[in-house]
Amino acid sequence: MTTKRRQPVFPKTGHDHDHCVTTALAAAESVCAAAGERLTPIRKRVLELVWASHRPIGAYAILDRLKEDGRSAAPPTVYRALEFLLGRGLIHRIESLNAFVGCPHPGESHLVQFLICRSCGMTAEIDDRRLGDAIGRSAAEQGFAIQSRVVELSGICSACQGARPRGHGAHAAR
Amino acid sequence: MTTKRRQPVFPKTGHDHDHCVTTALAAAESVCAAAGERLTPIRKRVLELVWASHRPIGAYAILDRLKEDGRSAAPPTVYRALEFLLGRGLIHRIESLNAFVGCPHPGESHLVQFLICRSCGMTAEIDDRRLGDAIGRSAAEQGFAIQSRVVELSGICSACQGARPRGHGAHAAR
DNA sequence: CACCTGACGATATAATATAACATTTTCTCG
DNA sequence: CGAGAAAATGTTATATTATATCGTCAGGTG
Repeated sequence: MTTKRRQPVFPKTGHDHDHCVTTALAAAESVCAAAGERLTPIRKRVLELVWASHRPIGAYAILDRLKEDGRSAAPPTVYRALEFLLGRGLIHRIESLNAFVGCPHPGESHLVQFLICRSCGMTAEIDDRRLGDAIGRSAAEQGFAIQSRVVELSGICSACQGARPRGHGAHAAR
Repeated sequence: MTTKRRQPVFPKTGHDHDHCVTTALAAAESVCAAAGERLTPIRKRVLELVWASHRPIGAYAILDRLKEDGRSAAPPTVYRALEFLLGRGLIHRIESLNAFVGCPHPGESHLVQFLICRSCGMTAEIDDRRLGDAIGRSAAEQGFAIQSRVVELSGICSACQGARPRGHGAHAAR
């Protein structure tokens, strides 16, 4: 279900990122409480690690951080937590990167689109109703019943276009 | 660059698939000839295997078929051929499946969208200009310069909705 | 407390993809 | 044609991503 249009969402370079994290964790607590699910310490920590930046992070990068915590951890530890968080709509998987990013507005529509900057690695989640509608119409013309969408646009964000255009490589933590 | 709208494209169940393959191989010869590139036996065979059906096929499934040919083959054999074919626009990679599918109209726009049926595994490539335009507008509003797109819609195709709605599992060859 | 369920630990392995270097084939040009 | 360069392929090893399986533990419920 497509909801209202959303505002531009590439986070500004100097923004208060602690606030993003705090907000995300609080929202997660509330989503889980409402659903009668447990946001266990591992799940919470994985969510926090995903939110460490606005760049998608790979499962094994998360695993490494967990190990640095001194915690016992193996791949299933991470994948189970990620699966839980995905299921609650607290994070998204970026298919074209095999990586994960925090969802800035859990509980709302997840028929969204991602903009992924190849220069700074930052990801923006947008929910453009016109785009959603166009997708819906296009599928409907084929009699196709959409169950899930992957819409990932890679390129260069506004800020990086402003900076001098020397490539300095993609930045996604993996 | 988005081109004109295209027609419905889920292949019909009884269609002459040999014709698809023949056409695809001929188109490939012509694309390569025009570009001064070599469609070597391995590349041609991999393309043929990708075109074995309209279902995405994984690299290791291709590898297994190559081995059945009696040919010496290792992962790089397949990945190199796939990379070549991707580069010439002869196949597409389906990110959400880690698999590959033949491109039915090489040489044209590759800013396309895929419909992937979870029931029969078939994939349709569509190029809907309104959708393309909506994507372009949405990105432009953010000042984002798109370099590549991934638009993959998973669901149930028209034919499978018509059939009795028992799930019989996804079908992509992997 | 006894039981049940969900979460986690631990080990192993599957599935996907690439690095590095040797060898062979093909192309180009004298 | 034949030498040298370039492209393609062979081969081995390894990196990266993801899941299966089974045993154990923690927390709720009757």
